Amino acid sequence: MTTETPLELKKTVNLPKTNFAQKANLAQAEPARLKRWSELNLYQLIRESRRGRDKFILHDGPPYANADIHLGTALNKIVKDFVVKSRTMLGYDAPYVPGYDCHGLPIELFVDKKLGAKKANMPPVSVRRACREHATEALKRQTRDFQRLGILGLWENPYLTMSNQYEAETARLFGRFVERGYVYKGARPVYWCVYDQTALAEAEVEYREHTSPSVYVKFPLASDPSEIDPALAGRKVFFLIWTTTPWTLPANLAIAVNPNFEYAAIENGGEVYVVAGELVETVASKCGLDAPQVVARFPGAKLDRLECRHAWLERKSLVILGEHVTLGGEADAETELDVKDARDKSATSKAGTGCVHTAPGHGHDDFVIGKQYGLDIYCPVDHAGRFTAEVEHFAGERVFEANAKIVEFLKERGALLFSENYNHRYPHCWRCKNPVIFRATPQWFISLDARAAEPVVEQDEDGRDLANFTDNETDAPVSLRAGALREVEQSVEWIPAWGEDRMRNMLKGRPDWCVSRQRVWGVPIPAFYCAGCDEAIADASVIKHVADIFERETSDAWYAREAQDLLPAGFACPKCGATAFTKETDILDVWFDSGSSCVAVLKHYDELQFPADVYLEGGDQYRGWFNSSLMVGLAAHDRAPYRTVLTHGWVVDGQGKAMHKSAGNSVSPNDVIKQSGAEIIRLWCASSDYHEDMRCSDEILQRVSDAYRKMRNTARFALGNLDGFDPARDTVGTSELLELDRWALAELDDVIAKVRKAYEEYEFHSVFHELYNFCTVTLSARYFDIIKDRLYTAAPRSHARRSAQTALHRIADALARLLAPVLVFTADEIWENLPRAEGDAEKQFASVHVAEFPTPAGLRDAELTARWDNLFTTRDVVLGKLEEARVAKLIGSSLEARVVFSLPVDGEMLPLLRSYASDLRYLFIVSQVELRESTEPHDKNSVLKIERAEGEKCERCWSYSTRVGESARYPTACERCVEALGEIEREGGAS
RNA sequence: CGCGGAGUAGCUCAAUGGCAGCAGCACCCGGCCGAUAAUCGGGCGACGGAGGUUCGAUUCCUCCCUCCGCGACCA
Repeated sequence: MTTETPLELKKTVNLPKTNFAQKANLAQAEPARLKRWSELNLYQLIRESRRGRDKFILHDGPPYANADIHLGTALNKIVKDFVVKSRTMLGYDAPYVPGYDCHGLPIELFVDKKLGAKKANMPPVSVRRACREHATEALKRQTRDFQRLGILGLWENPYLTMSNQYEAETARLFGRFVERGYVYKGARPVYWCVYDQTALAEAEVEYREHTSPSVYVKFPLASDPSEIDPALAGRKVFFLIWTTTPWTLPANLAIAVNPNFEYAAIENGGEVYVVAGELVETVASKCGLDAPQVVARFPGAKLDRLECRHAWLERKSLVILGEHVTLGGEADAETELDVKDARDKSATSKAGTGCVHTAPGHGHDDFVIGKQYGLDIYCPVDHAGRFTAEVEHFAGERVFEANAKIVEFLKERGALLFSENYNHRYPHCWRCKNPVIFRATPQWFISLDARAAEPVVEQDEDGRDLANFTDNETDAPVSLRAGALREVEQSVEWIPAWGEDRMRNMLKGRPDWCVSRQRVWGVPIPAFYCAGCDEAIADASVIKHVADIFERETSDAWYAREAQDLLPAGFACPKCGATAFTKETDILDVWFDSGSSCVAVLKHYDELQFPADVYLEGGDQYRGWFNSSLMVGLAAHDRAPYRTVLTHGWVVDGQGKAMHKSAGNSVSPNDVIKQSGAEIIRLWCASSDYHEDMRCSDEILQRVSDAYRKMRNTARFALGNLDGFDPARDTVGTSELLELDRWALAELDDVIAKVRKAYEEYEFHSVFHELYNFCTVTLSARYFDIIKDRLYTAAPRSHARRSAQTALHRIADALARLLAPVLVFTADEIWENLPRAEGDAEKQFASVHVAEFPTPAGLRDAELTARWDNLFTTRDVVLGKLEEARVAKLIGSSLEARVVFSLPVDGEMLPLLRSYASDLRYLFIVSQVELRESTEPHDKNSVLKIERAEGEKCERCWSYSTRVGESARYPTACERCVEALGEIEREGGAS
């Protein structure tokens, strides 16, 4: 039907139209969408849609429920969300149960501060209640923030390490370690305040200036000196040690030397002293040796297990090897006490001898090496800082006051070579400000080298026969260390791969796990002491009984109930038969808590399973959660609790420096959310390679926002041009598509394949760059720019336009899905604005997050791609020439141009261009293209010329044509538009 | 100091034993004014430093420098 009057040309142009706003307004739009999701119960909707699919379990490492979230926490959770969402869209059933780490020192300290002096008079139950409240409040705030970031999960039922069920399981797992014979009671040095008479955490220690006596002490060699060097045969040889804590000398059990250093024996006044070769001069001048003569040199390694006599006691002091021994001197390992000082490495004068006084009961390094050499963890100092009765000459003395007396004593005995006052930074109690000591106290340990009792014979979920979890040679059960190494090397995949080295190194060197803490906010160690014989009782069946009580009442029961109310009825001491007991007062290391999650969570939530597919945390967790979880997994099920361990880097500032609130270089996620939206943080997480440190700064966030805008507008263009497109009615069959549209869909196939692969391999930055590049280069700058003319000016229902729309629809649909794990809000918004056919199966998906990733449509065509690559290269050349013409003021818009090629007849280009002759003007976005045969020798400058287009500018499509004016009805339109207008008139108007 | 990691343009990423990318963004210049607080084009620009292996290294090796994490009853 032809309309009466000619159409108004402007109104016949199909301009984009969509509800998908150009301005995202994320700060407002995101909360609104979150509300919709929550009304939809989106997380459950996804769960239901995946019922029966293969499971994929990412087990959440619990963040500490103390402070508000920072950018690092946000990164951690967002990357996890990438994993869960992408796995879901790959078709898996991927539940996400978030958790919180609720026990531990920071909360207790926070509560301490809040309670102040009141705390001293409060029963532990009350303190614990305050801690519980604090944790609850903090985790609520964190939950709110995590949800705001668009992270979907079981937020209404997260796991809490302080829940009754969890605490009970933690206790049971401790029982499991006991049952398998890994648990023992031993001693270990901790910071100890002799005034407050309490153990201190490192966090409760502050370093202040302090003056200590610095002493050089002789330890006579008891072994045959000729074992070291023949030159020493028959001489009086001494090892010379240095310390700033003379009071630890009575506890000396060894002298450590570095196996890699060279040592020297120097003679002075008839005596021979062994010191590090490099320190000969220093020591000689310090101690005022007149004529020191080096009589022998030998490697430290040669001194291993020689025996000295204690400087004054009738006791051996073993010479041992330790890499911790330094030449720096200041701290040396005489005790761990002033190790901070050593790290400062400022201009402190050198002190020390390279022979390190070692008292395993009074120093951390000393303890570690002492364990290695099987030394006693000897600590003849009581809780008030007094020497015990067994210490000759000084029994009952307070150690700090004893210092001077010991120096005097050493001098009298001739064991002292030199002494002076020494200023250094020394740890002090933060509460009473007095200097603290390192003191061995009774602790509970989990042995890494004890062989497990009761090897478990069962099959795990992977069908691995766990009876094999033994030493292959001897068929004996292996130790935790050996088992851990085996899992690390053989059954866990580490991403990045160096994680394996790191874990292995860590496991090889680590000492037994001290799991006891002298605190109240945690899971109590369910052990008892016999009132009759003082026997420590850690018994698996008793622990089970206690755990059941925890299950009902939380572990507060430990403090609320008396020992007999916690023990099974009629329990008697297995050793002496007594029936009265006291309770252990220590609690478990919080790492034991969180490590327990692989059982307490994976086995207790129906939707989860042990082992998890993936653990994903920051690199700090190799020593932390990865490690403690591995121990628990081994104790409970003889295998690692994870199949794959992913690590992310640390968040650093724009210069690559660590972020600190105090340095003022930190970026607060909540600020970014307020300003730009959570989506920008998410996109930032995807824009960088999270395996390494992630830089974040205002500039970087600005770049990310720019990228967001670009992708958003790309999607918006597609959606805008799909106005009136009904996929069911209007989709053009693949074989009917215009070649350019087919090319675009082939490119899309390529992107889909690459992005899917990147998601599968957890390479989220590749996802981002792939999609971003696709949006900017392939779509925005090329495809969209070219088809714009067709979309706008072809008749709305024309095949040419439908062909483009078919491609656009697929592209927008794929973009929404592929972006969904990253841009959770925007992808959903695209999804919402995508035209859907009635009865379209996808329509049931209330959100893109229920959908799956697209799969390539099989349109990749190497020949077609090669041809178009060629055409696009030509296009780039033309574009360059057009710019030249523009600079020369020949043209403004490219439509004012006519492109003239002069190409050799025998070349490849001419036939190619000829076969696309009618498409070239659209490809180059010019009005006319002329192809001439050139007989001249190849001349670069004459191949391509830009001229002014011929004819008049068409009012409708803005192209130039000599045929404008031919139509009486539309005198300002070109022939192409006249045809389109006729079509429009026949169809009766727009779309 | 030990263990582990990283260092490609202002920013975020690539690739490669042979002149580092169709890089994108930023920046500069210009076009368009029918993706318009959008979009298109052009320009600009880099292998931390020093050795070594090699015909040739950004890529392999060694050392150095810088930065990050762990080495804490903090996470």
